[in-house]
Amino acid sequence: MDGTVTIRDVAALAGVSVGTASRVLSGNSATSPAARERVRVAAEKLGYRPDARARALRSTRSHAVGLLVSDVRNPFFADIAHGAEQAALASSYVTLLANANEDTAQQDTYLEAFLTQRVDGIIVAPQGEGGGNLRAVERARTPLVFVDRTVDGFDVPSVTADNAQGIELAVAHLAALGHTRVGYIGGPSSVSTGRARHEAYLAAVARHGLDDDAELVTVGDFRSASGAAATAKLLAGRRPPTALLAADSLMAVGALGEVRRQGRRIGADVALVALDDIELFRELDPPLTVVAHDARALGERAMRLLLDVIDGRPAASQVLPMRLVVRESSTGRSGR
Amino acid sequence: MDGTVTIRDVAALAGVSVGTASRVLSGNSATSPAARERVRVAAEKLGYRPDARARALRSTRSHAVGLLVSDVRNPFFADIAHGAEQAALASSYVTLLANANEDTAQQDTYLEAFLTQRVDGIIVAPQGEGGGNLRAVERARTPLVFVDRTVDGFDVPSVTADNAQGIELAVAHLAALGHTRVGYIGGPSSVSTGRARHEAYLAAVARHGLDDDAELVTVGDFRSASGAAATAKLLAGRRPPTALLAADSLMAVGALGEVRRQGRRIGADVALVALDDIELFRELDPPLTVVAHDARALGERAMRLLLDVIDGRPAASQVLPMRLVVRESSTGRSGR
DNA sequence: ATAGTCCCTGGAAACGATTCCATGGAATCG
DNA sequence: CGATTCCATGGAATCGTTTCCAGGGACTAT
Repeated sequence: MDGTVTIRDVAALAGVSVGTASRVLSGNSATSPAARERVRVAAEKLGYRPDARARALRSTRSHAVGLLVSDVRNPFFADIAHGAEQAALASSYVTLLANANEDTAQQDTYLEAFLTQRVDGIIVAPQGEGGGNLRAVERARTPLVFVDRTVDGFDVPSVTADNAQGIELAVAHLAALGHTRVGYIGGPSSVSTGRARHEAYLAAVARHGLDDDAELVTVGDFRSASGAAATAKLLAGRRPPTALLAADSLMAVGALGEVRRQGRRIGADVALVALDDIELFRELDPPLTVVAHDARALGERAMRLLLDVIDGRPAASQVLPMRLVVRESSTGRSGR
Repeated sequence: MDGTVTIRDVAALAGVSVGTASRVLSGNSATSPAARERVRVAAEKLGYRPDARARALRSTRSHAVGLLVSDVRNPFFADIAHGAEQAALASSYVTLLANANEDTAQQDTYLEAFLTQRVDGIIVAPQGEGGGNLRAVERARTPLVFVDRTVDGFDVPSVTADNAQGIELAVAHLAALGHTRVGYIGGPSSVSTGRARHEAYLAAVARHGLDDDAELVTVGDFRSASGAAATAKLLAGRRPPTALLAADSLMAVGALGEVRRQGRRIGADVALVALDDIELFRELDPPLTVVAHDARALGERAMRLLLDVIDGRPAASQVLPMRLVVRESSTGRSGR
């Protein structure tokens, strides 16, 4: 009743030794039905809850994994977290979720925390060049999996989206609609998806014979304010784009606002396509055309991959396809 | 270099006893400058990282707190988590974030995990009637704080928003604009904010002499689909409302979509006010009028309150004011 | 010179579980 | 009936750290 009931108390009440109590409670070793029953009753009666730290200390398995996302407030990562969490739960692992807040220092802080907590494995959507504690994780031989993003120079299994294919879908779609000047709102080059999408944009523009004007390329930081700034810059050019492609949902949100503030209309005056789908995009006026990830699947797969690594099973990186969801922000039928 | 370097290894390399090494590394006890230096160098060289579990086991302080939110995918809770996390970090506590997913069973699962992990304290945005593991937390005397929501029958400090005031602001605003039929899209009665807002709505309607037609009240579950369904029901009534008040942002999103699907226009044809502000609402066309929380402050305060409880300082519940942010979804100037 | 302080240190106990090892008794077999 | 096997059990070691306790050496004060 006191909150600090140990296995010793349970054993005493049940009239058995600590060893026997432990065997009953962990459930794997041979015990007599009588002892089993008495221990169970005693544990129930005392409200016994094993101390996970003591257990982990002895048995070198904590049944806890760390998940470090770049920004919890980004619905995309929230969905990844959700998917991962559910998958972990299904294998009775606990997920410790942490938020790097798109900040390398905070990423290091939480990786450090995961290491000292001796989690059984770590999933991270990394940023930066892979210095700092990412190396420490590697040295500590803690099972590691990347999700959504990768870092060069790490031999770590990952689950990512097919960024090249996604961008190609978006550009092809816009090209088919007759656009030749597609403004690109890119992510930071310190993040792998930022780089991959930028390259893919250049390749797709070349492939479809669109204008490859350097003025059409801007760089943001995966947050909405930077999307607004980039959009303002693009629209202020001498020959402004007729379509915008945002490399991430939050920057798309910023673009949305900026276009509206300039008195132009999405869909009718300027087309907009975003990478990442979030629920809200469907409900906008006009609804947003997107190239969608299945964020939840990304999280699920990453977690299953991590559990494979932890249990010593073979683990291969996966690349998930993206798919184009055409709505009215690109076709101009604004429904009004 | 092996990942499993213990304090014993550090002590050996430094040529001191384990006790001395521990004293140096925890930094509080008296040690000689020479020993201090040698131990530090040795620890650095070996990449020593103390085992948090062993440390916590001995010193009955884990420096970890649990934060259980109802739904990470809801930006409101993501912001709470962010605020709480930053506050914890400032006091060098690690936050273990978990997601109840608006599900009582999962809430119990994670409370159980927190208890077995022996966290120093728990913040929860609770749901349900307070059975299950909420009682277990109480029995274990683990410091507990409620955020955003409360549960009757628990003597637990909390940080909540002033729901009554918020709803009153919204209703007064709509009444001043001449609306007499305000449709209410409420939350579940199993959640304290759902109940509080419903009551406040009824009181405000009475106070301002608006129609108190029972047909104007619907109940959702704080997710967007339920907001859409509620809106459909409201708009199909014999005398449909001219304004909608959604008790939460996700349900407002659903309402938004449903209104658009019915070919009506937010702002011009039907006013919409939402509780909770999310970044995106500002960028919509038209921008949404909201009654805003400061979610981040809610999280920060809750965490500081929890740390107070943990350290035995007096802790009093706090109620934070909400504020009305008028945008175009209620005034009808849709900017087009 | 001797007693009393004060610092620093090493060694060992403790935290709460799991797991190894030895043992006693029952059951089986020749 | 004696020897062997087997099962359940108790007791002790162990995980990696902190913390208590006692003691040794240096220093001051008388």
